[in-house]
Amino acid sequence: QMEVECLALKDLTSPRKSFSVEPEEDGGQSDQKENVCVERKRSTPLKPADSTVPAVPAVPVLLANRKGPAPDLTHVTPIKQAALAEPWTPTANLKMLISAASLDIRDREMKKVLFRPMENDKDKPAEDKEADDSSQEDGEKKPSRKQKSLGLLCQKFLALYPDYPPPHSPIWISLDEVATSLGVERRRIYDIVNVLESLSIVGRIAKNSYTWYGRQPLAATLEELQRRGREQGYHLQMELSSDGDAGNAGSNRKDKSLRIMSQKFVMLFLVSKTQTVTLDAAAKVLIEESQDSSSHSKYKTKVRRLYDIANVLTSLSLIKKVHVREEKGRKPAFKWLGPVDFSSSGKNSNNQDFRKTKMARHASFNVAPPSVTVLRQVNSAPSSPRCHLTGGKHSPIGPTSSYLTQSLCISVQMGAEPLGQVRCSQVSSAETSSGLPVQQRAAESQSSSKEHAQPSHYLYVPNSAGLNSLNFLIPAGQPPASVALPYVLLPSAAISQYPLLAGSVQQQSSDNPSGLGFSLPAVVSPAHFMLGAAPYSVTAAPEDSNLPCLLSSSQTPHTPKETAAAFSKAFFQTPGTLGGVVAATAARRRGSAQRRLDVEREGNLSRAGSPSAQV
DNA sequence: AACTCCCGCCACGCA
DNA sequence: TGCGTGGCGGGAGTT
Repeated sequence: QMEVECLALKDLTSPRKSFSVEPEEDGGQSDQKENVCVERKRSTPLKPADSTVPAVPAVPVLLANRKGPAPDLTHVTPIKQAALAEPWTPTANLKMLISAASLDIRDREMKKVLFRPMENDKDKPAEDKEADDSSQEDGEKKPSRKQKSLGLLCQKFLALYPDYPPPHSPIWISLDEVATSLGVERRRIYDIVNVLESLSIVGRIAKNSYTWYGRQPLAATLEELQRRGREQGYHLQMELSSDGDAGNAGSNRKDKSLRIMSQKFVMLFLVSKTQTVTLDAAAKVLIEESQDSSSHSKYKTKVRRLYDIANVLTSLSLIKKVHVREEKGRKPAFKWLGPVDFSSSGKNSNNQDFRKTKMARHASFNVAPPSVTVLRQVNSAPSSPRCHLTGGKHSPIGPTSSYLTQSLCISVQMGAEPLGQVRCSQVSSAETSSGLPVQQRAAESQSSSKEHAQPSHYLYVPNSAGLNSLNFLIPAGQPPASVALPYVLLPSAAISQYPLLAGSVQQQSSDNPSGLGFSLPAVVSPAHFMLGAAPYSVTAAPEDSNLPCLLSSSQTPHTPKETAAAFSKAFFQTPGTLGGVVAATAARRRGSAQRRLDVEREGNLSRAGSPSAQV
């Protein structure tokens, strides 16, 4: 956050505008407070628990002692001791992994995950304290408006999918399921999806069906918006927001306005010299639309919408709230944090650049990343009504899907050589007992499926449900080690659809020159479950060691940091989403019949730019 | 009081 | 008709 703040200030030194921008107040002291909040949030179910909800494991406290010193296996006290037969096992590994990461980084990750920059401000230690305590048990207090904010919801949404999914294996999204897993009504999801669609982060396929593209198309989309913004003269009417629109904007359907608005809003940033847009100005410009008339009442509405959009953009770390100071006081405004200069290389090359930059971060990895392949679903708990987690085709989706106990068998391979297998199982506390059997069977089926291993890379485990904990267990000295990942909560929906989702390592910080790094604050960049980034190989376990050793890096000592960070980030977010998850399942089940994907029509989903389509 | 913006009613349009 | 969408604005929570 600090970085962002600085960035904002720095960038503003150049503009010759008469106003100044000041970041939302929330100095450094927020640090302390944030931590407090983190704890609170993590332990407070977002949604009031529903009696119909099968017991879902409480959010793990793996980070509980994240303030503590470095790697100390003794601290490794998994919350889910339950099914942990082996005393030295699972959590220990994870702990190690996590410990490997610098503490501060971890903290940051947490913050990023849970807070939006504009979210916290003046803090009141006292009250916070209070709230903190209460949350402990009576987690059913009042969600508090903030906790239900679109921004937070959006973060959770984003956490469900990887920023950079494998280019050619689109991720299918069911709004229905998303709504269910996030425990909100559909209506809210529309809001989010609409703006995401306006940026081509997702694309509509059919009713209830969307495709997740992630951030790949973002650069191109933004560039396009910038172009359009310029040719529409937005850069001119920008500051002196008042003048009517250039008449462009083929305002056709009155609907889709949120999408259109979102794009226009973004355009304003992209053509703005200061990259700062006041709420007021944006509203004015956006009102033009068709024909302004009852401009006043419209203004209010526009502003409301603008806030909605701003919230998701903030979640994407594309903008940040600030204030511009003017003679008459300060006005709320937003500052663009995303990329602005697309001039560099040719058109699409932007993505490439971005990718390259990303890759560069891992330059230290001298080895090609091993690939992890989900071989098959192994089993489901007895109590599970159904479990789909198969070799990959679209399994039935709908109201029946829920978070179930399931197990995955993953093969880890380096290049063509299999390094080992990983068993990944999800267990709800209530079903803990069945955990072992599941794993047992999982282990049995391993061998036969090795050859199926595909070259896919990472196993992506959406953690929307709040991965309770991830435990690695690699019996020391076991060559193609076997790793157990008990208790990983896997949203069946996501898995059933995309068993082999790729996840990239986390992008990080502001060192990204391209500006496409989106670091940020709120970036909840998803649950990237990177099993063994480059140097990590399951085989790394010292053959004589007796300690649970896992994914230790044998060549690049410092790398663990990054990966670990990714891990922590990936696994410790979206705490409160558990509450309603399963429960909500039944919520909206009507008309499941028509929920079939009619992917046919709507053939006009022309990827990037689809939303706006014609000028 | 000014900001924010959640909530959900209900219109729209397609199947 | 039913249902997925999503415009819209009342009014409540925050600052």
